[in-house]
Amino acid sequence: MDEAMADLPQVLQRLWGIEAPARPGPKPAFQLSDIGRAAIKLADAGGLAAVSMSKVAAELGFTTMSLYRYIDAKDDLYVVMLDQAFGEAPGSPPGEDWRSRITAWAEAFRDGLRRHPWILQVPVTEPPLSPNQLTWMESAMDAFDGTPLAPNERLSSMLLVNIYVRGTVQLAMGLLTRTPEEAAAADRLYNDRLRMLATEDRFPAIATITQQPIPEQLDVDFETEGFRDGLNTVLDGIQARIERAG
Amino acid sequence: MDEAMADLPQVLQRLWGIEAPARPGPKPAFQLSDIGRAAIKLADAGGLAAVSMSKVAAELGFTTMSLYRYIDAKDDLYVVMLDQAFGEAPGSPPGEDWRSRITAWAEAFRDGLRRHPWILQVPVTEPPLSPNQLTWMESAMDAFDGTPLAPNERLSSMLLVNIYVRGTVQLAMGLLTRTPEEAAAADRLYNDRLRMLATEDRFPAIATITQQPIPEQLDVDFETEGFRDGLNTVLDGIQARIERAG
DNA sequence: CAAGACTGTCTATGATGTAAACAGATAAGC
DNA sequence: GCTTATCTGTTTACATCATAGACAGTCTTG
Repeated sequence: MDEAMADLPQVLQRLWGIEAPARPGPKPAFQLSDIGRAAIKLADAGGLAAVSMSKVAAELGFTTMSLYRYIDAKDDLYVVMLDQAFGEAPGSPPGEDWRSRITAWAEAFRDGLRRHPWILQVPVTEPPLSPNQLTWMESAMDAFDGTPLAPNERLSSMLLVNIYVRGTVQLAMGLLTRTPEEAAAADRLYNDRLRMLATEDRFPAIATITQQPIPEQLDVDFETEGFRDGLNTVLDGIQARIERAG
Repeated sequence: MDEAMADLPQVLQRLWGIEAPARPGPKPAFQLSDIGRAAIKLADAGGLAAVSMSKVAAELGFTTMSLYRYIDAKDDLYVVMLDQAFGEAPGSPPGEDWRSRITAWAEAFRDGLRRHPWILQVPVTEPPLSPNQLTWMESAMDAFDGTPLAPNERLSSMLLVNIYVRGTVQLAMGLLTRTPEEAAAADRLYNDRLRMLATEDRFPAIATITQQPIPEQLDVDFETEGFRDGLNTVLDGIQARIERAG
């Protein structure tokens, strides 16, 4: 296991607090968390595209290349950002049933995504291994305590919810941070264009939708009902799975 | 509606075959579809990162800047690629019930994503408006014909399935095109690392999983059972929604 | 036949991610 | 305490990228 430990990407080692024993040389001028904070600040303000090595370094008051003493490549920067942005997962209340527990988890996850919309722009290249991400994973698994689901069934159920939240938020935000007015305008424009292009002869089903007078048909209104509605649909499916297992 | 037509991004106008009446000047040396084909070839081979304006142009035997006579910006290239990669949606067999129809749709969608894994790397900035993408949308809506679902309920049900397929494939592929052996090795490595980091004291639920002897617990094995299993879970939820509506 | 519009090309610019070589700082070993 | 190895942040450099602007050739319309 020492070998596997050594093979761990440098960032993960640092995130897990694995320190090499004291060595000669100057002391580091800052820390991984400083890099994360600066990068998150940029991303919150201008999306993931606003995050570049040079801008993060400038934010810290150092040279671009100084970052490479802490991080091997830009992908590692994303790892740090993700871990820090999520923070530690909220523990699930032990008294409740699995449904309200996993609902609470999903909503906390959703809120995290809404606070940091750029998370959905981060290219996913590897499965989660950073400390805080694992706490989220653990917390979701805990939610299924007391159900007859086997461990891997719990895992795949969690993935289902995870996927649902990500997908929903992604669709509902139009992916880009926008003011409510901009979002509404974009919605109207999209509806107009759909109505123009999806003609009734070739796209009857789509045409039916665009002809509905309801303003936000196309938005999964995740703030309030829409999110819970869809989530409940997913949970209904999981419930069926639970009943089959019990 | 003419105004909305004129405001349409140039690419969409071309994709929909809206031609300006014949004008002076030399005839174009190639077509949008040529650009799409070249770009898709590059992306299939080396992922979305392998697609650059210059490489696409080189593939066609022209200069980088020539592409900008057909495309306003790189995002438009993605639009062309997506539309062309998906192709026209397969029509759903009219005899079947909604469940098998939407299942067929989901599997066709999944197969498309597997053929062109880079699709999941394309940043989603706008809702679908290109011709072929609308046929996929239409085809999914058709699958709910005969159910008591209202149009917007059909739409949100489709989004649920859409989200599920995207999410599943993304997780199962590790997002990067790999050979089966590489994927298995990556899986084992991940499991080892998880076991090392997610210690039983801090992460009991995760630890339980890693201790299971099953080789591919963490893979949603979407080739065969896993995909249909998860999909059925989602469809069970939609079924509950249908029964509530009927 | 003339004029104007459109073609692909050339050149140029500012970002970007990262490799390599460097001078100063510091702790371990004599 | 001094040397030496090693770490620090910096500087310089380079390849690649998306895209703007000016240009000369080509073709259709008047």
